[in-house]
Amino acid sequence: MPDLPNSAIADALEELGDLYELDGAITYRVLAYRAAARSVRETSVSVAALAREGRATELAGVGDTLQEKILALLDTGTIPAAEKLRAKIPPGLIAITRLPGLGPKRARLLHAELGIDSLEALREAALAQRLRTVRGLGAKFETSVLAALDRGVAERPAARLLLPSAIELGQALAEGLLEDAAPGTQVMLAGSARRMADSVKDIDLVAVTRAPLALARRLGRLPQIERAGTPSKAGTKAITHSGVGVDLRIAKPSQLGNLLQHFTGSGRHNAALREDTVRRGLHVSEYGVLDDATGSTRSCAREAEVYELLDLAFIEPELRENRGELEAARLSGGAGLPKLIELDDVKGDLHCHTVASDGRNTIEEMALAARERGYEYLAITDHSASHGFGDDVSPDQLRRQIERIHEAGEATEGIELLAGSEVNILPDGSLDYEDELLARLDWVIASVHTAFGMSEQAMTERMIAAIEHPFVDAIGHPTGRLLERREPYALDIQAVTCAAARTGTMLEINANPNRRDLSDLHARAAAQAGAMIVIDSDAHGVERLDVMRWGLATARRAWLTAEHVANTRPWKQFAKLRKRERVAPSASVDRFR
DNA sequence: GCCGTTTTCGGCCCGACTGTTTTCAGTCG
Repeated sequence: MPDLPNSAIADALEELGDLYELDGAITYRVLAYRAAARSVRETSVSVAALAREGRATELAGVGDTLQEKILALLDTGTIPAAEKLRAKIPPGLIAITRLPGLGPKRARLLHAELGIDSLEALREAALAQRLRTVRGLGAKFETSVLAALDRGVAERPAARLLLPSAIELGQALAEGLLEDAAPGTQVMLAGSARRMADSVKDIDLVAVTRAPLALARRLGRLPQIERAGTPSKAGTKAITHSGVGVDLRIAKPSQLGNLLQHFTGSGRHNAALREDTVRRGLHVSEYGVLDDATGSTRSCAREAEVYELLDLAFIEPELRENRGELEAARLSGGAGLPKLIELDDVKGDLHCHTVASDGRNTIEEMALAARERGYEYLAITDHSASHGFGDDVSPDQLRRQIERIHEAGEATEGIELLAGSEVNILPDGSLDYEDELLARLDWVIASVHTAFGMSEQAMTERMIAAIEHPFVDAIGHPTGRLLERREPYALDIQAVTCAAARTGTMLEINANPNRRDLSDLHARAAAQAGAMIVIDSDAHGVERLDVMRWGLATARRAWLTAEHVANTRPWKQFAKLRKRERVAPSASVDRFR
């Protein structure tokens, strides 16, 4: 029987943390379980395998106790401590703590005083106005509980906004705030949108202005806003018509750097930053840095000053996730921090579609658009022979397409056009063109577009078979996820990454903002394992070449430098990196078997 | 429960907001 995946171990630790919290354990024990759960979830190697070797303690936040509990989970399918707590705490209480304003203490209180053990019981008690009989709770609490239950917030997670929509909304709000604002007013996007996360829960704005109250009032009057809280000089909160929370915070100019740093987060980055600096007698808040030695607080107008003051190298927002950036920034001169890749580093795009399959533009139009964006090369990679929806390209059509691409390439100055294909990886791991035809192509990117429901083992074997194919240069959108819509297919990403590194097959960061696949964590692990990364737009029209920026965002969140990414190389260097160039053609078929 | 320029014990980030209270607990980010 296969070992539990990291996600299942993390779920078990999180549940145990929730149970301990409802049982009244001290906060730090609960936090320890949650920190360990995150560590397990974000690890790219198998935690089950680590635990069996007694090495789970190598993970941040996992000590001897949790090492033992993970082993028990693997051996018996459960953790004894969790069994004991489950017998004591009704499962409905965990669901109750998902409601806003209802944490573990109030859930415990409601259970002890009113016997409430489920969302249904909570609703009945609220309707009967029994909640207000509990000391510390009142009529407003009853109303807000019923409203939350009616919105169904306990059953389904709140909708998240994908990054492009979040940035667009944030910019629109900022522009709206700046109209008629006092001279010198600035509004900046902070929060997870500034960190370029895949998706965001709400929009965080930081502003400086001579007229703070007027600015806070103005937010409530913007056309996007449905309702806003009480405005104050410190800012206000609001909800858009589409239900997105907006948080506006206004700083004094002398404290802008502190507030921007605080409000950019992540919460975990900030918590770890403060824990670290408090040992040196410094206390960081959104207002400044309090020094125990002098008893005075120093504020920072610029964000970079905050890190300087703490003897840390500047940490780019994309890295502020408490994934090792503080340790790296502590080294002298920030020697441990990468020089992150930038959009200008990208010299070519290796994945796009034309009217030959499901694209909207011709080869020539795509080529000119790529040249306008400063690229030196572009691979035309239409779908392959077995692709559905009437977008398939038969072998004969591909032969003609190769000629057309080469003709267009010769006719177009200033850009190298590669005759490529996005070839389907069939369920058995084979490709849907013959080797003879694949050999004629300049570039082959292989992707899974069918049979997503396979077991992890079968899908991994399927993927590795494609990676070992001598004519496959890269794997497209390797996990198949669609953000907020479709989970990745089951895949042993560590095995895939190792195979890619071993064979010189590139792994794609698909820049489509609905995909961003590889994810930041997977891309970081892949690069660490020595696999080469390629960032592609997967554009289906000329304007979609611009989605490259979202792929860059993922690459930066993955700590990647230009060196890690193949298509930052000029054409002559990139050409030599293709697997077909690295391997003698005559020997290639058996090269990786 | 974790962890070490406080190293096997005794700490463990910081402040705002809300609703309920007359000084604060609980929740949230």
